Amino acid sequence: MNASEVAKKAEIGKDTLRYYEKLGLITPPPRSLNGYRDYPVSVLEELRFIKLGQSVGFTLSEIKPAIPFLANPKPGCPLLTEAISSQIKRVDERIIELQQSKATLERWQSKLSQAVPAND
Amino acid sequence: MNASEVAKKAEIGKDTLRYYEKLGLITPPPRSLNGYRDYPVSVLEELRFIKLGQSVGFTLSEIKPAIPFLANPKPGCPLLTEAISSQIKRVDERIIELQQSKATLERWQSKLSQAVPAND
DNA sequence: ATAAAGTATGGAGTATACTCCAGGGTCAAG
DNA sequence: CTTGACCCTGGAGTATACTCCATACTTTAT
Repeated sequence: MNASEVAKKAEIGKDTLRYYEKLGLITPPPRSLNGYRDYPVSVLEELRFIKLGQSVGFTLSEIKPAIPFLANPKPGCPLLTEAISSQIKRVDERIIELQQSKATLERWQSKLSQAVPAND
Repeated sequence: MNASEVAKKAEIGKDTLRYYEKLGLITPPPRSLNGYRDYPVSVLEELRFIKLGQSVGFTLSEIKPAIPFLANPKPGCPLLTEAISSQIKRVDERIIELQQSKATLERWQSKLSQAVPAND
């Protein structure tokens, strides 16, 4: 796959792809004879993982160390397993946080609907 | 209240306080004779609102327009009511997104635990 | 009266995550 | 064999949200 295909499939910009490569977030794809990047399908999984991490609030630097394990998934590899369970834990915490935020918003809402009508 | 008190109570930096004021996120506090800012208690509510918005994923520019209504809450003010319900809606969407992320992570996890043991 | 601590200002600097650009090579179609 | 579309590179630029700095005035304690 070339850059535009990957970019299209992963729904990210081509520049972002290069940016991620520069940061070491995706495994550098082999090059064709002409020097063009020739991405393996697995890059899509890496990109999904990155997007997932971001959606959960991880920064790119936090996501980075988990990527190599993704490329080489051996069961019993405790590091990736651990990375994923800690990510799940984080998602759970975030969900609770958001539920609390929602409750706060709802309190705000009901406070508003009960506010004494201003007589001006 | 002076800057450090507010900063301490709201758990933000003094610079951030000034930054928010510059952005028009908080109502500019009156000044004492010496020129020092003298914050009303209501600034804490504004700051809570800002933090809440941020925790839900709003940018400061998105939070900004809702602030004035907060300072002057009249029931039936449709704009704030609307702002808050749209915020609640957004929180709900975010929660669903995160639940999906969690499901993805769990799929990943089980895929890993089922991976064929590499014989190397 | 003087020093330390607090506040003020405008503006510069930092970190994150892109996003765009100039200049140049490559490739497929007509 | 030229034109247009795509790829390459390094580096600059943008947006967001702070965070720090130098300079200077005010207040408080000794």
